[in-house]
Amino acid sequence: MKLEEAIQSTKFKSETHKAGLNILYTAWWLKTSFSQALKEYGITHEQYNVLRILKGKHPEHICVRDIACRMIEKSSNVPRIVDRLEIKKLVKRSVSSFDKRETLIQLTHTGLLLLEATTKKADELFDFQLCVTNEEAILLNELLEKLRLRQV
Amino acid sequence: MKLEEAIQSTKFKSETHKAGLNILYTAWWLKTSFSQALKEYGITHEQYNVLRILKGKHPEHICVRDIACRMIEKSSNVPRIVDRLEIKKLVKRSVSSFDKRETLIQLTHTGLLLLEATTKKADELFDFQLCVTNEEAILLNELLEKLRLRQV
DNA sequence: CCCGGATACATGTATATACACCTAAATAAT
DNA sequence: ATTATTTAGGTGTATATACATGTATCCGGG
Repeated sequence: MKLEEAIQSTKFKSETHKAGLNILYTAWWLKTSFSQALKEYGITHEQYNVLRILKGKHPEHICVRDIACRMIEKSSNVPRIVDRLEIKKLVKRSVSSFDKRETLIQLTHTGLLLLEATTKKADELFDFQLCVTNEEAILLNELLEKLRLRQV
Repeated sequence: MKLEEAIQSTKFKSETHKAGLNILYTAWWLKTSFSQALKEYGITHEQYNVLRILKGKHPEHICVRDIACRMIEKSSNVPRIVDRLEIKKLVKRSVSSFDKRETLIQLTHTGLLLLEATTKKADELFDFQLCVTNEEAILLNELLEKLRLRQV
């Protein structure tokens, strides 16, 4: 669907302005179908993001701060996402012996199994849902990274 | 900042997969600085989105359902966003005489003034923040719309 | 060693998101 | 006309986001 139909608006201040809205809308669209796909596994996309980060280090631990700086949405409140994963027994918390302020998080066996199933599902969704060729994806990545040049 | 630095990850399943994450990250980045810019006016970006939609019809009214379908993030809970705008006296609610189920929303004078100031600020932010040329923006819009072809 | 500041995480509050459910009103079916 | 269904919007709950504050720990300067 064209952006114009999606948000029922036809006039944009500029193509750049439209691109900003288009990115916001596309992200919402992608997150929505992603969350939908994860629903049958009982986790949210933020919880999935945390599990993926833990997998990258598994079977080692990783502290809350390091999870936070690897999240796609940085301002997510990692301690509380970990709370919910812990309740579901997908991760374990422990206190670091090097630095007692640090809480170390580790995937459980259950967490690892769930992650394998959800990763398969998530990858399929991305492959199916995103209708661009490899060349177009490369171009899109370049454009997005140029667009983000101005760090504030 | 490159995506690899932003989420401290170097391996992606494919360029398309990376593009998906890049879109999600870029949207977060944009929303964050946008919300930051709106803070001094005391409104959130969702509230701003609703005010913009109302402006499009001003001085006419518009019902909650029509606001919802024009929102960038469709699943936003419009009645509650309107609640908060009403408390700040930026909008007025009234019951439709055609269909008593409908609640009509209208910008107040205060709302219109606030919107003018915030729109100026928001437009400046977009112009400053998004580092792409007009041609690149056109290309980006085409790529995003192709990417979203698969409606689910 | 002690103290002041910094750091890591937890927690509290307001708002937003996602989704289920409820009520009132409109509309369709009988 | 009466009933059933649909529609509009409000409300409740769980989770997430954004940000301020609290608490324990670490670390550097004296």
